[in-house]
Amino acid sequence: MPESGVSRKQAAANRHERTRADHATELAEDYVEAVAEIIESAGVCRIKDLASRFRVSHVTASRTVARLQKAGLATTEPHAPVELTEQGIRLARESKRKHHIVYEFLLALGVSEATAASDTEGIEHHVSHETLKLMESFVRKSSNQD
Amino acid sequence: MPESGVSRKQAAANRHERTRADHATELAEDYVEAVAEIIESAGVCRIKDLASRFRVSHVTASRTVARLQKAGLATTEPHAPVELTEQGIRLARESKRKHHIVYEFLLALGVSEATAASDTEGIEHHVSHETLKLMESFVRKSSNQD
DNA sequence: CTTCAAATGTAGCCGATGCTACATTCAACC
DNA sequence: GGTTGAATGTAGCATCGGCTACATTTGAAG
Repeated sequence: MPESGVSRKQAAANRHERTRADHATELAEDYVEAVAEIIESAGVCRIKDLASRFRVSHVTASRTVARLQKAGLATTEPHAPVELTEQGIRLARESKRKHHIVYEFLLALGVSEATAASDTEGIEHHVSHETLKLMESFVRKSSNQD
Repeated sequence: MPESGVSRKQAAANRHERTRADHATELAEDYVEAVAEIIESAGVCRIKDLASRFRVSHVTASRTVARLQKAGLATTEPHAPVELTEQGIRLARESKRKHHIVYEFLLALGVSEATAASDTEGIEHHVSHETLKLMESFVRKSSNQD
């Protein structure tokens, strides 16, 4: 059965392609989420805030923000604070929601808070809509049982 | 409470550091797992097999194998098949086990096979030992309930 | 043994994400 | 209004993971 063999291979390759595509966007998601949170808590978001948040040099933070701007997610001018575009705000909101669901799901599974926080960072960008919905209902069910 | 603020920040930064570290090793894990599977099913593993598996050019596959070799996970000589070192075999075994647990866990959660396969590729490298164990027992519990 | 196609290697390009070292700008204080 | 330190910007380097184009090796078929 050569045809089914080929399509299985194809499917496997596509999965890897999606993983690669996810990588391209996950830093952006982390950054817009961080920008939104920092603005909310501190009023403005500066390069140094992002640099310390992600434990990178200010150069790296600055260049990442430039990429966000290029992608239409953020706006900034030299020496001015970082702001989000409408699109950036929307992405930040989605990211935050996803992040929260994954975190609550891990807690409901029985994972400790520290591990849940750590695992969530890695996992959140790779969870499909389908899986996210199931995680949500799992959390709902577990909290009803309490 | 400046101190607790600092330590929360620190913890957040550490999570991001782990995510970055995971990225550095996940391709390696995918590759050794693929090499092991290809050797098992085809006898030998060639660059072209890896290239088609991951949907990348043979150049990319070749260079990744070179990195595996540098990391002590694989051995290869020009124009010869790729083989795994002891360490590579161990990593492949671990990766496969992890992959399998995450996949079965998603199925037990109710995720469709196609989505589970896709999500597993992204998630597996970010799951801690603690979470993995909980996933395992969740699968066990669900299968008992059938 | 030659020839030819497939597999692999090599050269050189790109972008993302890290860094250090040095230059510049800004804001706040005297 | 000048000085000064913190925040940013700029230059230049490294590695990873993609690529195309071209060169070489190998193995099998004639």
